[in-house]
Amino acid sequence: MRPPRANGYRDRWAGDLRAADVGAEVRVAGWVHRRRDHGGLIFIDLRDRTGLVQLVFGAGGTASADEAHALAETLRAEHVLSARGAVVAREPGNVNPNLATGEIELSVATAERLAEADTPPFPVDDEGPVDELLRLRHRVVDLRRPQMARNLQLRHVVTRAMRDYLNAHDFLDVETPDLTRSTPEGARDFLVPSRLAPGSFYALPQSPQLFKQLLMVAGVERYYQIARCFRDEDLRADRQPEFTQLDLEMSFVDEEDVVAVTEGLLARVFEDAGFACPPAPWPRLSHAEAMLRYGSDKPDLRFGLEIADLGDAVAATEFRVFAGALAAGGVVRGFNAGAREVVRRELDELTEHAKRFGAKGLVWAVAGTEGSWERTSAGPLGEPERAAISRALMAGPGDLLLLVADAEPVAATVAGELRLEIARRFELFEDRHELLWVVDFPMFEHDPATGRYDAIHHPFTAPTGDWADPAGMLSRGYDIVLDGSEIGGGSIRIHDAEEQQRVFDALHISPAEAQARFGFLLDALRYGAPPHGGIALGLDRIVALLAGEPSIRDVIAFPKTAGGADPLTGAPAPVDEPQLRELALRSTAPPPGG
RNA sequence: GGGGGCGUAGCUCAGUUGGUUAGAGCGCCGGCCUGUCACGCCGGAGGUCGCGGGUUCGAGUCCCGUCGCUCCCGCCA
Repeated sequence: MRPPRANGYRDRWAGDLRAADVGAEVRVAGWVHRRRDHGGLIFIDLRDRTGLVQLVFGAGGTASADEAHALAETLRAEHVLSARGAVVAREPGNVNPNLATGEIELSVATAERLAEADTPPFPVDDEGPVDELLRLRHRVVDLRRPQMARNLQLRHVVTRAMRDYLNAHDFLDVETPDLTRSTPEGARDFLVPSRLAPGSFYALPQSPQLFKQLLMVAGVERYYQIARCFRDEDLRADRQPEFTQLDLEMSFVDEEDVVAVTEGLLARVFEDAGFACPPAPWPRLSHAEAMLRYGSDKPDLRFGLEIADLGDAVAATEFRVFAGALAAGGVVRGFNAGAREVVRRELDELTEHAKRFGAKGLVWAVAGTEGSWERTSAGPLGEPERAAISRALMAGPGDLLLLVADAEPVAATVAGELRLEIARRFELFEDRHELLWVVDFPMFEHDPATGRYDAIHHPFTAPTGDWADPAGMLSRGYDIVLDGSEIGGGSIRIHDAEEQQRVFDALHISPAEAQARFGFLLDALRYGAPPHGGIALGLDRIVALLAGEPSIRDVIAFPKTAGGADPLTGAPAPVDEPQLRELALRSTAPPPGG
């Protein structure tokens, strides 16, 4: 329990008062949560950060109590109040079992109103939905709601656990600049015009990637930072233009060291936050296996429905949907969705869902006995293939089978998205958290359009494999996935200037360009760079998942809307002409409304 | 950039085939009430149906446009 926090207006937290405090004279301070006026007797639920306590204002006692009662008659929701009185035990019949402080109440002797308040624009409770724009516009009221207060406190517990763990493991907290040069993470940069160098711009960091590598060369050995990162891309429920990462980097380490620290760190986070954490080591899935079995590089393991490749089962088919895909170098994938009662409309909806992710269609079947099919959208498919598919998917009578034929990446993704959709529709998620690593990412992605290779991770990730076959090389990167969300990723970095140049070459980054953009890193690598690697964990996502919130906006005190705006401050907003002139800028945006 | 959903009282919502004065619950205001805890009872106020245009005798309802919020795709680890 928290120690008392005495100050000018209170000496105890409201939510901490208990039967053991009966007889004590205490002062509490907070907001009027609810008022129940019985005439000569007025109850006020007083709320502070810790919870509620019932204040009782009775008339007909002492003069000061009468004065307090008169004040209570004028109190309204969200007025700010300091009250002094005796903690008294409630009569057994008056105990409120729904309140942590329900066995006691405060018999108010004196009270002082510290502030009045307008009627709140929405109720300060967790009942019912409230329009999010309204909540953001009145965020101070919104953050008083128990759920939001809990979320902020949970976020604090998480960051505290992270710091505690890393501090105890010899990490140094080092700050890196926010006004910097573009970091090569692939996203669009936020730019800040320079007044002192007209026409030049700082970029806000997409991550502290380059700086933490410099810190390794600088001999910091173990670094961490709870770092704000900026990416100018469209928003999502789990994406904000500015977000927070726990960023860490270690020297003289390989993958196992980073994995071990991360597992210890997250286990500590789960423990401190009061959640059951699956025991480490957590499963490791190769990227290829994740894409095959789950159709995703961030698989959700809280349910089954594993995907299987059905190429062998249908290799000899003349059914043109499958034969065509195979002939074109594609694949046939599918999974057993289990015995589901589905009507035609639902199958149509699933087909639409598949098309959203690039499928041309969806083949479905309801299995019968002994490899036969009761119903299917694949009429022409022969009995031997049906039986082979049923066998491969271990289909029993009544099982719904969903099959996709397409180019490999499309088929994998579509099958993965269908797998998730089935889990959502039939609520198959088990009530536990699942953590896993995805490893062995391809180092390069071949773009058929340009004939070029692109980096899957940033270009400082160390590769493994044979340079004679770049497409077959793997990266020494690793992603960590919690309940189907990517909550972090990292890698062992290149610490050799020559190898770094080979990667730049493969990516068609010329030595001149490399020198211009990352010359300071290349230079650093020549001054004795230790082997190093690290990871960055998405704090907002971790807290949102633990809090059970569907959007990271609910675990950020002052987030942006999906349009990138802050309804509280009105940002972003136009600036004065003189301000632009000072920065040597001129807007080419059409005037508002034009 | 594209697709879907939403926008009616302070809040959450209902509003039939286009038809009289747009409703409910909560909240708010006033009154009564000494054991409530989502207190209760009585009374009352409160509306640019997001905005603009169109169709119509008549639009919350139909059409077009626009703005905002939201989810998703693209994009982004």
